[in-house]
Amino acid sequence: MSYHFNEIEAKWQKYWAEKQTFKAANPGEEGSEKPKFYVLDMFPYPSGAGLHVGHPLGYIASDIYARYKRHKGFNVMHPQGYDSFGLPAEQYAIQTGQHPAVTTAENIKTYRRQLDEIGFSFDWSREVRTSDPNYYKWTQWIFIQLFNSWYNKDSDKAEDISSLISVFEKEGNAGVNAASDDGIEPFTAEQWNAFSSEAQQKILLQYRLTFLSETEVNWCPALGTVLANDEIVNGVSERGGHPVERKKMKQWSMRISAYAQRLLDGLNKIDWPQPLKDSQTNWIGRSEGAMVSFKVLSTGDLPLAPSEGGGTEPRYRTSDSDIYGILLDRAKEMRKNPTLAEAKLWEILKKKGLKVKFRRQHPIFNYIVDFVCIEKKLIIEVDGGIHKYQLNADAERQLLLEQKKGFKVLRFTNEEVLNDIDNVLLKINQELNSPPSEGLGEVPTKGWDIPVFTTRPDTIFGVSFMTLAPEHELVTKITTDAQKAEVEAYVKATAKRSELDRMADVKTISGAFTGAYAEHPFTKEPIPIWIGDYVLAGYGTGAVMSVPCGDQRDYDFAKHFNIAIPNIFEGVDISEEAYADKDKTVIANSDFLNGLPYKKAMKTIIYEIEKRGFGYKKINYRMRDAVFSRQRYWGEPFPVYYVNGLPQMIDPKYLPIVLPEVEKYLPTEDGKPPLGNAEVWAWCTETNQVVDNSKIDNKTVHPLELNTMPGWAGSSQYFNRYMDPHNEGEIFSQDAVNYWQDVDLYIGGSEHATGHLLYSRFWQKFMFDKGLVPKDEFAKKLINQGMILGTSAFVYVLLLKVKTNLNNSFLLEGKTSFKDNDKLTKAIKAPKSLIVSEDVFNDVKEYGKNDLVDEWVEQFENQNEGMKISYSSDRLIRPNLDISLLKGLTDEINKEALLNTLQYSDSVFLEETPYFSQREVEKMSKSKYNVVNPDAICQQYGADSLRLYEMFLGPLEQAKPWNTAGITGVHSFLKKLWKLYHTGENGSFYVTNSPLEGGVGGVEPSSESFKTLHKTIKKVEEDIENFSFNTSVSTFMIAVNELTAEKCNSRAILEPLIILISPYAPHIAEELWSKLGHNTSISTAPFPEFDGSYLVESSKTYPISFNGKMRFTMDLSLDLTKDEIEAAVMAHEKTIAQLAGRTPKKVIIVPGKIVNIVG
RNA sequence: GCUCGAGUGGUGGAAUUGGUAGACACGCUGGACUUAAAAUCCAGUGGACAGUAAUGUCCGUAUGGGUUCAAGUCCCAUCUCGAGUACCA
Repeated sequence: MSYHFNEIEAKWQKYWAEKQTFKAANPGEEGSEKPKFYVLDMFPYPSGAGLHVGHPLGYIASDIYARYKRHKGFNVMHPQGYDSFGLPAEQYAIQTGQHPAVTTAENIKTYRRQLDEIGFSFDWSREVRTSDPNYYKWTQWIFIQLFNSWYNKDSDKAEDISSLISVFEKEGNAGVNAASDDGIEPFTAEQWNAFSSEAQQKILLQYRLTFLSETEVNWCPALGTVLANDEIVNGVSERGGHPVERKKMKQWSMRISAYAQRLLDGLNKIDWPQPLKDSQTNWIGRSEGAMVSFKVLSTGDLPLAPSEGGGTEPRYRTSDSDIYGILLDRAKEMRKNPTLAEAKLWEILKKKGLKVKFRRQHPIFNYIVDFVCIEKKLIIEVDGGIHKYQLNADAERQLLLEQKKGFKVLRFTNEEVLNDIDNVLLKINQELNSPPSEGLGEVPTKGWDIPVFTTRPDTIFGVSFMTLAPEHELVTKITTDAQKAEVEAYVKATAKRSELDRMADVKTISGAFTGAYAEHPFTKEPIPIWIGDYVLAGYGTGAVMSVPCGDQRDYDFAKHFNIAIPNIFEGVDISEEAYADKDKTVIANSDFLNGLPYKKAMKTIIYEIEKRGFGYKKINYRMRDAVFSRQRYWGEPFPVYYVNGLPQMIDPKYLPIVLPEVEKYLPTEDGKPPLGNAEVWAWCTETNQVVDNSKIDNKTVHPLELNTMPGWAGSSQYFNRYMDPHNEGEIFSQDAVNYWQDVDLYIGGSEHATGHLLYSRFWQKFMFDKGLVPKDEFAKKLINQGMILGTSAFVYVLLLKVKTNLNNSFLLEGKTSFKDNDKLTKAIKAPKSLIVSEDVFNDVKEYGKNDLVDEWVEQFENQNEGMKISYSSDRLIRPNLDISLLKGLTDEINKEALLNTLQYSDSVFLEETPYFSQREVEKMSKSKYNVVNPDAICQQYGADSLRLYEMFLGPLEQAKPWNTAGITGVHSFLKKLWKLYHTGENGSFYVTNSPLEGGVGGVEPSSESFKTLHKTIKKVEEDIENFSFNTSVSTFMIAVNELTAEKCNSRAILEPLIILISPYAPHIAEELWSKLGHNTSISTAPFPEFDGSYLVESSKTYPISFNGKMRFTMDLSLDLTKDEIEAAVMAHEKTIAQLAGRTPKKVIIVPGKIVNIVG
């Protein structure tokens, strides 16, 4: 009986579906007593093109692992579903008017059929579709949860918004340490309670984890939609090439930035590929540095130098440096011995963290203050204890700190702190909330500060200018009259350039001088303030302190505008370029930093900056909040309606809010999103239903949100929903989530590194904070499968120019037609292109002509009077050729089939000889005509062959080209495997029992066969655990080759063998398993136990090397000692021949490994 | 530019802790079977040189150095390819 794979595979696929073989047990169900294992694939977007052979690669790998874990006794959940909201269906709807739901359902059908044909062990009872209202109900629900939450930086987690409101009611917002919008106005509890509800809502919106904000987007008026950065190519839309402009729009955003640090930290505890972690790290973009404020000097007027009697006070730094060490020591000592009151207040200041950071016993100028908030320039002193330092100078000190340095000093007595702490706190709060006093700064200013963020505060003495982004708000304020024209012209010029232009054109250096100067906080030297578009308004503060010697961009800018480039690095030449190395840096020309290496200089300078009160240590993140609105139809609608322009959440019990029907899927004429076309899209607060727009009265019926959610909304929690997919009362039961916990193995493409995988982690952490999930990372282990590449074919084409020199001719439908007295007399179809060989192609390319072509042209012209054909080297093309137009699996072009295609119907082959296409490895894609469809492979070779071959191609994570020809190898392996079990008469099934199993006349398998089996068990088990599936396929081949040679037909060998192979080739395994007499599925048969005793060897074939080069091998007993081995080797005739009389200097013997003779 | 990954026969790729480089396949060559083809089976197959042959010698894991008795594997430098990212201060 031969191996009829089509029948076998269909039979078992039907069996699995009917018996629900792969249904995973939830808690309480039979099977849930087993340990759980959750294997997940990144679910697919069901595109119209269906699957190609690259898609199932990861699914096959995860399926093998899932099946292996079932053999190992786990309750395995291996679900599958569809990420079925998406742009292609919407585009198709716009073009054809077909509802996206319809096309999506059709595509899913194709996907399902294809997936079933490959024999995956998915638990289809858990299937989810993101576009199914029963599913997106919960996506909407999560959105509401996010809306009702804020991020408390003190507890470092998300909390319900009600906890924030109660803080506001009691003490206003000063003490709140939250992730929020910038620039929130401070208010007290009284103010809060007096605010109108609307005012309160507006304030709360600034704290919520999902919030409305004005976001700058890439607006494409022609498409009526917002485009992602990668949808824009060269400043125009990728699709259609329409112009794109920057536009501000009110959109929903997610406060993912609140989780930046936790998202970073979490990477350490998950087993994900390093490149993926790196790109997330990169994306989050944490940088440590300092905020430093530079004062703007009165514009135009340079301050007089101290020697000229100017306003700057004597350089206090010198004395600082002298007492610096003393101060520090004292401060440390005092921190160890706080007074009772100090300790109490510190506990509160530290823990309550009044949004700002306080330091205790901190040196400020020449003093040590009790508590200081450097950011807010607030000093708190507690009196009554013995001031060990400056005992009688409180008044003088306060004068200096307040009047000269711009600090506010609050004083409390010990009693106040100990007995009336609330009042103390209130005063502190009030002070923190009051607008910063203009103060009596020591330098005449107009009160403007330019804060900058720098990662290299250690290079602050190298600052020779400052650069502001052209959009910086201070630009217009500080520019002097003389520079006004130039600056304005520059600002205008940059505004015209799009973000992309600016990014693309990095080389051009441009900028303008404002005429204003800032004061260097240490040297007090004036430094010129420039503007330049290399500074981005959106990052940091939109301003930089420029250190040309240490930053290449600053260097180039300085060179271009002839600004000084002071060198502050010891022993470094900066005449050619900036020196950005950190590790080898030694600072010079920098006052108290001189001679310090990078790390020490950083510590010292940050300490100094904080002490002197013009800056503080700061950690910055590059990651921005994620925009969550899309101006599309085919996405989740928001559960949001608007009252007086303010968003209101719909009560979760009325979810889902179902996507409305629209006439057309385009934006409305006035630029509203497609949902603006919906006629029934308003919310009635009385009936709690979606009602007709005509009923909108803004009292009980309100307009609903017109945007929809982005693609990542539905995929950010689907892995948890799989745990309890049909639950209608909650997103998933706590029972289910506590049983399944998290994904044990997640397999998918690396293209999701910073999208899906970052947002999912964010939502998971949020759900964790809310106590909904037990793990704050959703996937323990993740593997990126490599792409399977296609092998494209190319054809060489010479385009022809056809002319006629007869004046009564014209071109019609690709033919040259001739007419006489309005009658068509004849029509000659002239080929438009000539398909040539590579040689001819290259000939024409190089010389502009070729003899064979000339010959053909001459012949054609002779046969067709009046026709003129010309060609040239610039009319050569090399288009992709559809690989279905090749003969079988060869590179030979099927000429007839090619000429029958529309594209080449006007072409002619130059020569009669066979043509061969050139092959090249490229991404597999429809547009490159190199797609290989798995259906055809399953038809011709079977799903088991496809599965094995996809694994056999190479390591899972690596990209590799597909070559269908190679599949014959694994296919003949399966045939050999089949034969191994069919050694009876006429190829009938034949297996012998061994005597131990009670079979009378049974045969004990040979020790070789046992050895083969057990080394296979060992290797395959190791391979699966290491996700090295390609090597286990080889191992199977070796095992079957060996067992065939050994003529093994023992059940004791063949039964365990088929379990080993079952995860890889499940259909043939089930068939052989049932033939072996089992009447249940092989899927939960226990994995064979490895027994090392079968592999124990008594001897080893030693490689005998001379000077490291292997010369011959020798079989030696493993019992021999080193000396005995040496004696045996030295006595060998080949050893004597190799040595040729020389005496070896040394003999290296590693028992069981190798012998190496040196000399 | 920066970060990460990878370079092994004609091809896909093997090679535990450094210990017989090229497993297993594809392809190719030769043979068996066949009228023939397909399928199947058998043998050979990194390169160069010597020999009728068995066999032997030399060269070989991107390039150049180094460590070691021994390097595809470890170290240093360079080149090439791929992925991600980018005026991120």
